Amino acid sequence: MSTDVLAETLDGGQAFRWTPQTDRSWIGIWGRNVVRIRVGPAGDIEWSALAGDEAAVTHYFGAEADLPGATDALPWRSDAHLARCIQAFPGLRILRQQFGETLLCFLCSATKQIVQIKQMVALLAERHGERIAVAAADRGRPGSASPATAYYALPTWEKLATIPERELRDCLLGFRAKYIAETATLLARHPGWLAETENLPYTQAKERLCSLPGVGEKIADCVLLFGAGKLEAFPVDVWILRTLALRYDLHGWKPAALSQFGRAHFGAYAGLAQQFLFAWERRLGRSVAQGTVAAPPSISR
DNA sequence: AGGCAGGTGGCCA
DNA sequence: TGGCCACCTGCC
Repeated sequence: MSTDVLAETLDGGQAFRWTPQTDRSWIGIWGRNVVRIRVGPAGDIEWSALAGDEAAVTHYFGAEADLPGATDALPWRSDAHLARCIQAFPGLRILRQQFGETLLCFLCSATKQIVQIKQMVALLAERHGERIAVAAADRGRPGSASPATAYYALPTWEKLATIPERELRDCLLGFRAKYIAETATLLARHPGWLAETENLPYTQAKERLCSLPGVGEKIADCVLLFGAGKLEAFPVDVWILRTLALRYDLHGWKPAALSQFGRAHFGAYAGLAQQFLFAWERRLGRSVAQGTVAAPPSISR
């Protein structure tokens, strides 16, 4: 995997708790795991756990999912644009994050950019999450002048249910604070609800998620794709709306129709296809911003 | 410096 | 159903 693709995997909108380090490595937190990862000299992935173990790491990186097999099963042979996206990001992965944490992160995501979502989530963890014990040997290098960094887990839903909405707003959540507070209250009243939902088939799980305040189709699909390994979930956001309009000539299609198109056209691993398309469009967006390429035509709604 | 941002829910024809 | 708008507020 290239450093590019690693960055896109960790920081491309699936997860919001990875921070780039000065040495081109990344440090990420999920559950009570703290892990450093980078691309080695031979292009292999190197990781070390400051907290947590190998089982947690391999699970998180989707080792059980056979992503290469799923990628090959995508209809790239008959879809030139998809083929181009896959070729541009070889080895791009769908992470297998924790269900409850993914729900929390995507409840923060409504009409916010990745940087800001990361800020909200970081504040939630620092102010309301538990501090994670980190092995002493990994805490800063010997002779380093910088103090040891503290790492915090995200607050559990149980904990979130005890936090006043006002304090959630202080974590830059804005109107999302109400959704999170209400969802927390609801989950507190129904122990086991999350675990049951996670284990349901895609359609039923999505229906249940959509019953939570602040969770619509898009967020439900993100939670199922990134937090439950349901690769058929096909989140339709403004980027995908734009991509499908531009690259598949689907101007004026509404999200619900695009969602159907996605599943019909891309098949059982539509969510993986979505991630490739998304990565392509993001890279293009950055190039436009840098003036490397011309801006694409605007789309009609 | 001010518009905009990876949505959702509610209200209206 | 389909369209429109309020909801918060920190960043680029």
